Amino acid sequence: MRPDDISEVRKLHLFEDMQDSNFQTMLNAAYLQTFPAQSELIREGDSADFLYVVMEGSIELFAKSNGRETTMAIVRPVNTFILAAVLKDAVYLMSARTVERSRVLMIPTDNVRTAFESDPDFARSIVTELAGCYRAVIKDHKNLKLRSAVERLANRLIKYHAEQGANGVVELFHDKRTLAALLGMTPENLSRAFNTLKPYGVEVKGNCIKLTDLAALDVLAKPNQLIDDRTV
Amino acid sequence: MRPDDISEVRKLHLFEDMQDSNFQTMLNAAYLQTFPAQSELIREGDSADFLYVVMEGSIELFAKSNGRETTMAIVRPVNTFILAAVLKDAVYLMSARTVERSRVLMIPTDNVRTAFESDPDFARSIVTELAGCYRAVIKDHKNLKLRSAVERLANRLIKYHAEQGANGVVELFHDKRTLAALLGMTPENLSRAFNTLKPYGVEVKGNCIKLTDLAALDVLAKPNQLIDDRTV
DNA sequence: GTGATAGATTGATAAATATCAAATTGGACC
DNA sequence: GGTCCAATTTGATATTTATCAATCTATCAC
Repeated sequence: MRPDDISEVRKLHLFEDMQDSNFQTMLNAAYLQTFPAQSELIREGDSADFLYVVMEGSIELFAKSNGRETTMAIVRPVNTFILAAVLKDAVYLMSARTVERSRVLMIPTDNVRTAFESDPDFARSIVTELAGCYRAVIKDHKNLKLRSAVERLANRLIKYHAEQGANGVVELFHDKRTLAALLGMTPENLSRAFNTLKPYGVEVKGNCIKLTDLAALDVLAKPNQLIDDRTV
Repeated sequence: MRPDDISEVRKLHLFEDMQDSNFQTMLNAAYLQTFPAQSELIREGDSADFLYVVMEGSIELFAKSNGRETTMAIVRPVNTFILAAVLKDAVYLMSARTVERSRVLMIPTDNVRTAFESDPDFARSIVTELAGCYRAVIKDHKNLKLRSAVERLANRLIKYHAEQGANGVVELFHDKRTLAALLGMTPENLSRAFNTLKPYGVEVKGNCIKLTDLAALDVLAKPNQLIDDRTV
């Protein structure tokens, strides 16, 4: 495991206040694995064996029921996923697969729990992290319940735009079928939604989307900090 | 505050392992208030001043955006709500109003945070509680994304039935408009969904719903533990 | 360069859901 | 019992979204 990787993991809010020795112990027990695209890492319903940290690439969290499937989140570096199942010693509620070739750090559940029990600063960071995860899902849920498909796409583009430097261009980091599933619509309707946004200055070229009239897009999207602001 | 109330609060997983002195200190700082029906307790976007515990009655957590409103949860006794905002010292993402006349214990945010910082057992319980809240919202989100309105109603009836003793009758503890909003549909469509469930043994008489063919209802609903089981 | 293939787009249609309006029902109050 | 009013149901219609199918496009392997 490269020093770069270690310092990247250490910088995560979850781990930054952890005692050095505990952090080291935990890292010693961890595995760094590379997975090719479309590899399934975890399956919903299975027991949680590891806490996962995406170091490179991206991971799709998805769920299935009764023949249907939906995307719940895309996790990008450097971030953890399925912390709650680890801490509750419960089953996964979502499956996870690599979107692209990815490097993933896998920390055994027992080590996470041991550190949690013995390191108050880590415990505090866990609480903050969990509260943040909870609030993020609440916001996703509000987004889905309070907005139409087109509105959800518009707000997602504005969000990606801001995250990518706000220079008029958005690069999608996963395919459109996954974006559709994430936004709660079919791929066909995603395509149609993009067309609906054309008069609002949205030009689509493959995975590259140019936003040429941000003011108009904003009026249609009506961003709401209590839904769209990842820092709230 | 009645001894009954105190022991009810103490029995909550969140508080049961807390040091006695910390629990007492926190209760000494708390207010027990009675609110009439349709009182707004908190407003989304405001700073979190209290952690709330429903002692009697019920509370609707709801959200608004761009002229639309939706119900996110109904909280019944004895349960807390908006723990994450308290712990993150953040704004509320949802508003809350009483469904009926309710008694609510309000614990100042500072006291909760102080106890969290000084009582490791409390901190541990907080982590478990937050993880549980997170997982509950994930399940709600899956429910909304993976099921049609009729399916959501069917599963909700089965869930209420099990919770209410599984004796063939379900009593709704809030009006149907709220149930509709909770399940992500209009009141009109809720009414229609009930009619759709009639051939599956669902007889509606006001707030009282008789389930006369559980096997048929189950086949239509296709419950999934990873969505519907509150203990998972 | 060619062929194959998966993803995306487009078109047509069906189904699910919302909106609007009117009618009915049940509960509270006098 | 009568009246009022809010909640619910029912009906009609519109809108949104999904499904199915065909076509197009971009990428990859040879």
